[in-house]
Amino acid sequence: MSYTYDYPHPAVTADICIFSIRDGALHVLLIRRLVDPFRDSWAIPGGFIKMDEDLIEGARRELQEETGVEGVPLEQLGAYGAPDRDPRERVITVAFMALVPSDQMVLAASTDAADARWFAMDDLPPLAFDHDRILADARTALAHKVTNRITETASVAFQFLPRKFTLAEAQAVFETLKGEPLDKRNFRKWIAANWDLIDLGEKTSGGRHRPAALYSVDL
Amino acid sequence: MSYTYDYPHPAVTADICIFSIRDGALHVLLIRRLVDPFRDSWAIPGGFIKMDEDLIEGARRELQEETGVEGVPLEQLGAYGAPDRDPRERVITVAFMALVPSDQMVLAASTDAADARWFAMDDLPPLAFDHDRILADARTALAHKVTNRITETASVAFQFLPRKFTLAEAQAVFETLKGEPLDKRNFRKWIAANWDLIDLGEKTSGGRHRPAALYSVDL
DNA sequence: TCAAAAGTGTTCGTTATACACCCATGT
DNA sequence: ACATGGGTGTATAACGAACACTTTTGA
Repeated sequence: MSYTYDYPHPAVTADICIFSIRDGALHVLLIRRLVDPFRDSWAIPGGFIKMDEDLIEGARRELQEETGVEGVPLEQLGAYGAPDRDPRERVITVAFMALVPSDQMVLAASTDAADARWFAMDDLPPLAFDHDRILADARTALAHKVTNRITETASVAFQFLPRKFTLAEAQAVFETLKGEPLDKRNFRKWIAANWDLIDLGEKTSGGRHRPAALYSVDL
Repeated sequence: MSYTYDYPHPAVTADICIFSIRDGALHVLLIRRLVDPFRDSWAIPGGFIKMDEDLIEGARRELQEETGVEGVPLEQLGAYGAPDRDPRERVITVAFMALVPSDQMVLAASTDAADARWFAMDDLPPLAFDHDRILADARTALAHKVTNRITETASVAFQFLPRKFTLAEAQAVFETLKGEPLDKRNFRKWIAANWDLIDLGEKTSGGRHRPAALYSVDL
């Protein structure tokens, strides 16, 4: 089966930057490409939009197919369409991003991708296409979303914490997402002002040092 | 000539929301469509991306071809790709916007568009496709750009003023762009804090009332 | 007793917002 | 004189950023 048009059409893909925190470091979900171009190199998941699906639906589908990840709220970053960004043919991509708790994600490689793996953002492999640009833009957007306003993305941060957590643990999560250290006192004021923290009246134990108060959050 | 692919490809267009102030009211540049679908109805200018041009280049070119407008700094708004947004075939569009001084624009209808005209934002005709959605999003983005930060867009506001202007005139421009009234004293503090206003030591004359001081701005 | 992390307030600068009266001119 | 738009200052609240010492525990 083939499809013919009176004038040339680009291919359109959706690419999705999925961020998570693993072992205290910001990670991104990448797939290893099975096909040329950039065969065997790593890329952010994505693929061609189908004719009967909206952009975000295509992004969701590709994400699921290539990585097994489902049910995450994607946000559009923008379109990338440099003429030579794909050596095969003209490909315009619409980038999306999301922040997810990685341990709730079931990664499953599929026919489209040899492998799906988390990579630390400060230890990335070379990426296919212009995915380094896209990923850098997504990283910037993530930092803004988490800190500048009380967005849904910021609430996801608590998913990286156990149900009972210390304020130091919470601070570490937000520092990781923002990508820079935060002042302890300012952070505590900020988190208390923006969420309903519940002081459980319990303390950590077994630590080598002073026990910390445990909190839970009411989103 | 025809172009054949192994799987279906969408068409990709760029659509551009060009805003200006005319007679004290926010206007947008629309074209009347010469061809189906939505023949004879009004639309924001735009058209198909060529295979060898980047998205923003295509947007610039289409804008020039359809309206004669050149040399404006476009910003990408995002991609719109609902499957049924174009009845002909699947068309994904990347939206751009800009704010320009309309009296420096030479409008020229072309082969692609029967007519290019400015419309007041509060008196819009029915628009083709999902252009009402795109335009509404662009309107919101414009208000944010002008007021929230000292952006390039905000500097364009002064292009709507004569070289020598009164602060009341400047306030009217910013109110139009933001879409809501501003407090006179707060506005004067704000504009003085954010730009180099030069008090020319001159006054308006011929008005029916108290003369106003004339300023110019050093961008 | 020491090392290590927990915990805790204040100050300052910026920004946004609200608000009311007198002034200068033309008619 | 009056109508009309020009011109001016202060107070408050919210936010972000900077900054240092005491407390508690385990080893």
